Amino acid sequence: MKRFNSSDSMAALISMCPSKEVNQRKESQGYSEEFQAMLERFEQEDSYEETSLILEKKRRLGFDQVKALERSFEHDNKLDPERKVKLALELGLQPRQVAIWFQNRRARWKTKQLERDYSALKSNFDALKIDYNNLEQEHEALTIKLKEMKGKFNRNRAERNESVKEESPISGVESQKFTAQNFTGSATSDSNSNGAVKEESNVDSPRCFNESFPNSGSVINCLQYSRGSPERAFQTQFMRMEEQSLFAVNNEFCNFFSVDQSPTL
DNA sequence: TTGTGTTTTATTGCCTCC
DNA sequence: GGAGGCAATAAAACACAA
Repeated sequence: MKRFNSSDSMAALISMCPSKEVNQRKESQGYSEEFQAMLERFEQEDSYEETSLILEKKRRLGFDQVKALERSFEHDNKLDPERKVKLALELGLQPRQVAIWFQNRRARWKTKQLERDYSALKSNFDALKIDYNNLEQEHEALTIKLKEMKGKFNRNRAERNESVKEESPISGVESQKFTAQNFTGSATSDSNSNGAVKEESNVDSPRCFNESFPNSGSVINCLQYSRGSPERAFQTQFMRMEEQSLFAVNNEFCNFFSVDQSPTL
C-alpha cells in the first residue's frame, strides 16, 4: 500500500514490496503492452533493489536524475502511471520515488508561484499607492486654492455691495423719468427685435443686468406683463431682479466651488 | 568540528474522483 | 473502496559560519 513507516524499515519494506505499482499491473489492462513489459522488468529489478534498500539510508537523487525529472516536469507536471514507470526505469528509481518527486516538485512550484503572485501584487499596490499619494497632494493644493478664491470672491462681493448701496438711491423725478422711459419702450416693442431700450448704460440698470445675466430672466419682459402702476411695477421687478441676480451669482459660484462637482465655467 | 538553517526526500492523514 | 493528489510534517542530507 501507499503508507509505510520509515522508522520500521523491515515492516516498511515488507509493505513496500507488493507495492501499488506492482499491483497496478493487474489493474492496468487498459495500458499498452510496452507499459506492461516495463512493469514486468520492475518486478524483476525490485527483488534486487529490495535487499539493497534494507541497509540504504535516504539518498538524494543524482544530478542527471534530477535533470531528467525536471525536463519531464516541464513537459507536464502531472504523472500518468505509464510515464511514471517509464521514467523510473530510465532513471533507475522506484516508481514511487518518481511520484513523490513530482509531488514535492509541484509543492515547490506552487510556493514559487505564490511568491511570484505576491511580488506582482505588491508592485501593483506600490504603484497605486504612489498614484494615490500624488492625487491626494493635488487635492490638497486645489483645496487651498479654492479657499483662497472663495475668500477673494467674498471680499469682492462685499465691496460691490457697498458701492451699490452708495449709488442706488433713485429719487423723485429721475426715478419717474427712468421708469416711464423704460416702461414705454418695453411696453411698445420687443426688446430682442429692435433694441428699443434706449436708456443710458448704467451698471444697475435693467438692460445692463439683462446683458450681464441673459439667463436670469428679462426684466423688460417682466415689465411687459405687469399690471397696475408703472412705478410700482418697476420697483417690484427691480427688487425681484436684484434677488435673481444674487441667486444667479450665488448659484453659479456655489456650483463652481462645489468640491463634488466639476467646475462649470 | 559543530551548531544551525535550508533543501530534499519520504510519510501521514485527509479529501476527491471514478 | 481504491487510487492519487495535496498539505503538513518528519527526517536525512547538505551548506556554511564560527
